[in-house]
Amino acid sequence: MKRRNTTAEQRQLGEHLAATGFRFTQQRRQVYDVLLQKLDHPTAEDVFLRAKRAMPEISMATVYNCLDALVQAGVARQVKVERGAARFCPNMHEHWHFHCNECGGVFDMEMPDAACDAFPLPRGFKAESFEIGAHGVCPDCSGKRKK
Amino acid sequence: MKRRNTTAEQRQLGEHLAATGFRFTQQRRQVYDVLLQKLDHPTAEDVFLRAKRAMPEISMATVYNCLDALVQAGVARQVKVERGAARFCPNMHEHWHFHCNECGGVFDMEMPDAACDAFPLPRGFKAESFEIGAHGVCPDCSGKRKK
DNA sequence: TCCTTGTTTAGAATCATTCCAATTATTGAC
DNA sequence: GTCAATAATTGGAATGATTCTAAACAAGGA
Repeated sequence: MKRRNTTAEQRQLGEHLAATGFRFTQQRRQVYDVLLQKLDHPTAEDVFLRAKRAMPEISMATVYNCLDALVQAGVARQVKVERGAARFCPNMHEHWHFHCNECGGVFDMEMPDAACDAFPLPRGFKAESFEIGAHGVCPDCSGKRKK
Repeated sequence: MKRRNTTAEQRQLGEHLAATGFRFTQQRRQVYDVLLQKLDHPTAEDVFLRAKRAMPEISMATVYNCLDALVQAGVARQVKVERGAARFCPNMHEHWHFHCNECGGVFDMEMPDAACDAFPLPRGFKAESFEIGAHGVCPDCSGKRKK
């Protein structure tokens, strides 16, 4: 179940880290694995607990450092839709996040092609990134709520 | 310079607070005044420091309580574009926020009519609110950067 | 292999926010 | 206007998330 051999994803991870001047360490590999294994937008603490299972000596500080490196290397995104802890997401496709108010789940949503064009900027503003989030109720919770 | 008489905005504030079951206190009036006086998206601490000038005994806990009440009463919005402290904004027009990476400034941007329609939701999802933010460089900083 | 430098570690420190219990202010009923 | 009920304010303590620190360790190049 837990693969320690080099997968295609990990080879890519190594390249991305190297390209941004980061070293390819066991801990970063492990943290990235955790993100890939369950795409449920875990918090740093979630990642810590999951990474600990395969690497008991890993520390919280390292998890923060690794997540930061992954984000800077461009293989993960930090998501902040709600108050509280940041969440992390290895999906580097252009997408946005739907946050369910009932179950707290975060869902990846496809980004329409014309999305950014829908937000014209006044002269002089230069956007480097857009962040789009919605709050609402997901299908599961919507069903339950109707009794 | 500091008006303690009842303005049109404050009458509205009273109505909104009453309608949501909140009391119309001196502190809430003061905090709302602070938001209206400088539309620069201050943090709770900024608001605290500014409110202190006219009301030296006000406490941080009260500022948080007041801001929360204003948000719940629908006369202010909480904005979280960046890591760090939340910012507050009395502009209740539909709008989104541009965040300048250079100067840290936050700018209100007009929301295009068709904005939310641009993000279709899969069957079963029900959105209650959208939050849109962009990071980039504002005109002032863009000019400076070009030397 | 050795050296340089980046990384990991545990714990302390910090920042933003929330909670607490006692005091005070507001509001509605009389 | 007075009184009681209840909500709000206050300062400080507590919490939660994240960042910092300094020493030990590991990765990668010479």
